[in-house]
Amino acid sequence: MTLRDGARKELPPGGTIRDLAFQIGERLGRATVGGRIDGAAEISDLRTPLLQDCRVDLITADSPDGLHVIRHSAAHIMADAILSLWPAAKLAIGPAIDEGFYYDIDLDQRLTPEDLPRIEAAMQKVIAADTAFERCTVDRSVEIVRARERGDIYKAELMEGIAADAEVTFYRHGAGAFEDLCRGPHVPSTGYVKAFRLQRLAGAYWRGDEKNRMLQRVYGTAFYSKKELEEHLARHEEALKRDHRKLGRELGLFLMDPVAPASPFFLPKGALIYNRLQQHMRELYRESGYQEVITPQIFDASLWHRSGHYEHYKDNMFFTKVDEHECAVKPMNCPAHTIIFAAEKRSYRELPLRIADFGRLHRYERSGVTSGLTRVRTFCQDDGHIFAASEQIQAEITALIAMVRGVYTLFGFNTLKVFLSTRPKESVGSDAVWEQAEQSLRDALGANGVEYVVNAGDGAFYGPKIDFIVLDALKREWQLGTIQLDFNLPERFDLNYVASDGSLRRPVMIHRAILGSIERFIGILIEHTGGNFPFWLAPEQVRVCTIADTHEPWAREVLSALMQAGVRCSSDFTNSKTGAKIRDARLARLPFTIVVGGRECEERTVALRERPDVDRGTMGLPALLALFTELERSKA
RNA sequence: GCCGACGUAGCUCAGCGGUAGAGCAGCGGUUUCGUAAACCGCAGGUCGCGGGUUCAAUUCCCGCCGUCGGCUCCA
Repeated sequence: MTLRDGARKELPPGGTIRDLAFQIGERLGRATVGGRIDGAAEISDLRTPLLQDCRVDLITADSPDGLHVIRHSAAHIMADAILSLWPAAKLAIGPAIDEGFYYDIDLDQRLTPEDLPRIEAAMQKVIAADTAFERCTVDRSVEIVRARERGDIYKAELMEGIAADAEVTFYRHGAGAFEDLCRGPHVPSTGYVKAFRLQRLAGAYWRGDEKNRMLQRVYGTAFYSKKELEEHLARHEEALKRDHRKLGRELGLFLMDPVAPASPFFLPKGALIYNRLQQHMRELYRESGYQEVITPQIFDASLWHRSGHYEHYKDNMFFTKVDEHECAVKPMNCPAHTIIFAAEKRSYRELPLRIADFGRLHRYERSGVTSGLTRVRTFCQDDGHIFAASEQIQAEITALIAMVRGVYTLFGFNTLKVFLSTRPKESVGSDAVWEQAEQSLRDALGANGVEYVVNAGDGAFYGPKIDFIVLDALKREWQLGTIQLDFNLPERFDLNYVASDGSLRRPVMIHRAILGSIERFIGILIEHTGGNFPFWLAPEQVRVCTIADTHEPWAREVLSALMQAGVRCSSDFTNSKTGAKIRDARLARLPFTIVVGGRECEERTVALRERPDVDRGTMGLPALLALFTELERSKA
């Protein structure tokens, strides 16, 4: 066998991964929960015999892969505990997931949050017993019959879905008291699960299909050690504190009202951020050769029939009647832009024609899926469409990738994941057109050295796309920008331009957005920054505070100088104590606070304090204004 | 849409069959103070909306609206 570090080991015939680990060392043997053979995606069980020369990566309990194994085992232990409390429960599936694990069960009795501690206690018993996880190969057809007889329809269905010639395995623990259909692997014994917590209950459809029965899902998480579990729970607490819905209310950025479900009202401070973001994008557009347009809100249904939205996107659209004509509120700007393109005879000299639009979009989202600013029914994208000749695609995509990177870096989103999504089941256009579109995106990504993952079948109905996902300060993933190729709309709207040889050619459309939706981006930014917006975005940049009433005249002079310089500033000349004023400014996430007292009045200076609590000392007005002007300019 | 939980003052929450309470915010005073909460007072609620049970409903039941957690990361 070859190990990860290149070392080679010999094993006696019939030797397993477990034997290999113990051969290397007693401690490693005890910490090992599985192995990866020849770099396979799947982790093999400890009991897997190593029949021929191969490369083995041992998976220890404290590694990311080991965590997955521990969580999977925790799911089995939870299922055992649930069955001991409610023997009538039927088990569906119970996998390990990124943040922990869950088990879907079918039980007539409704579980309540109060049941979670009971289940945890029952799990502790199973863990304390520290019995071995045993793997056994079973006869598929026999077990299907047995499962059917027990009324275990979910397991029966799962086994029926397994290829007839594949090995079917069960895992047992508790000296055979609990067994479950499972591919494994599992930790050697229940005692390996040292730190877990059950978190919440939820409904989940069998196989995620709403036509199926709704099961009860119990979510939990497990870690290698108590310390890691505590850290995870602390991170979760931090995420709750940064929840943009909570901060949005506390900081007076936006509000929601039942009169317009899933539709935010941006308050003055939120609107400031909103407009500042748009302004930034407009600056980039100026540099990148985009022209902004303003297009209608409501269109005759015929437009949507022609664009294909009526057929493919109707369920997400709002309809209305105008003079007995069926009309729809726009869910996207693209069809409007085709109208603009088609309104004139276009020359190849005009291409690539880049059109930007901050139009308001409305999409009907099902009541259960909306959330704060991140999933709303009305929003605005930093939307744009590029009409290009096919030979211009790669250069356009390249420019876009640079633009995307620049924007994300500005906001401190330093980790970028890129996905290429290909043709979905429900789609329009010919195979050849799709193939051509997907290939041009691959070429552009490759030419720019961008690493990406292919999401097969995840494209838009009109074309393949590149999606950009960033990691925020709490390491959570958010999808932001997208670049989508569209060979379909130009066809449907019969768009063309006159080429240099006088012939009529069909342009390609590139749909692109970098922030995605402004609403959603603000929500993400609130959570990313915890409400501490960079100076150039902060709705309130500076607050001037007096220590006593006598300091107000100079404070007013300072305030008016700031205002004239275009700094967004406010004042606190109330009779509160200085400590209270500082506290208020902190809670409001002010980037800077100015304190003016007797000394400053005499010297005609200000005492400057920077968030979170950096003393910037005292300075005169010219230095202060220079500092703010530079921060605003550099967007630092 | 579906499953579950929740909806009480602007916010955070208590009360849960006998008709509503606190803290913060607000307003009015007093205090003039040097970097995370001065003090006193006042005001503020169709207890989400509608129906039912009851002598009596914020409280129990039903419906609706809204919010929150979820609704394949497949044995």
